[in-house]
Amino acid sequence: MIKARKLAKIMKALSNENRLALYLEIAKQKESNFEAPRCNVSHIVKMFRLTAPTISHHLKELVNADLITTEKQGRYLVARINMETLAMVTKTLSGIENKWER
Amino acid sequence: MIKARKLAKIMKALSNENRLALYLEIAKQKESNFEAPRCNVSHIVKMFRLTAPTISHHLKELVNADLITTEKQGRYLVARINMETLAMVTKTLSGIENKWER
DNA sequence: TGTATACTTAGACAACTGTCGAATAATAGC
DNA sequence: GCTATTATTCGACAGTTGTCTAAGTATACA
Repeated sequence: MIKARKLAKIMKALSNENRLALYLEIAKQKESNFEAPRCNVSHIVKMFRLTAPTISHHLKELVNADLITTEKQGRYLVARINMETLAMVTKTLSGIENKWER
Repeated sequence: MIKARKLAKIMKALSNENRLALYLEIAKQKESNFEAPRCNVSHIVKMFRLTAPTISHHLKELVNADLITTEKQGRYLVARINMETLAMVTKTLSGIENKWER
């Protein structure tokens, strides 16, 4: 079972609208490109009305909450969803839900 | 499908450790008392090392994000989990997850 | 080796948040 | 109606956050 502190940290990382959109965008990239599920920062900068430093900051927070992993590939930074963390969160929330469904 | 703005608001409401614990506690009360799933503030005040105004403030934020509903019963305030919101969140997150499982 | 591209770090700052104490309101029971 | 209990509102304040600009680092390649 995931600890409340850890879960709060994850929630906080997703609590900012832009940062959440960033996360969802990374998830979407993963979806649209099965062979190489990736998303580089410069691509994202163009999509969002935010400067590169801000994106960089947000990505760091997502990494810090274990929501994504990043990897430097040449000049580019590639971001991926961390499925483990996502699974932990859904499992915890579904847990609450299921107690009352049946 | 839930909007990013709405989801971010929900996440923000759960991003504070104490407020998340509050939410989980309300969910637990629901669990431990099937007949009358409720949780009053004074009970919570005793559990958490927070003052009544702070609890009151946190509850309002949870209500504001549609995560719980509250109802005045005599002198007491009774809080309940809003299952609809919880379901929307889990559904959204599971959606991301499932795209990659299969 | 120089330059363009991609990202990060540092510093600043307004806005927001979590928390409190004090005061207020609402309710129940004597 | 008084008093005790329960919860809310208000105002304050330190700490945190989101964002920026300016400057720096790293990589690829001509």
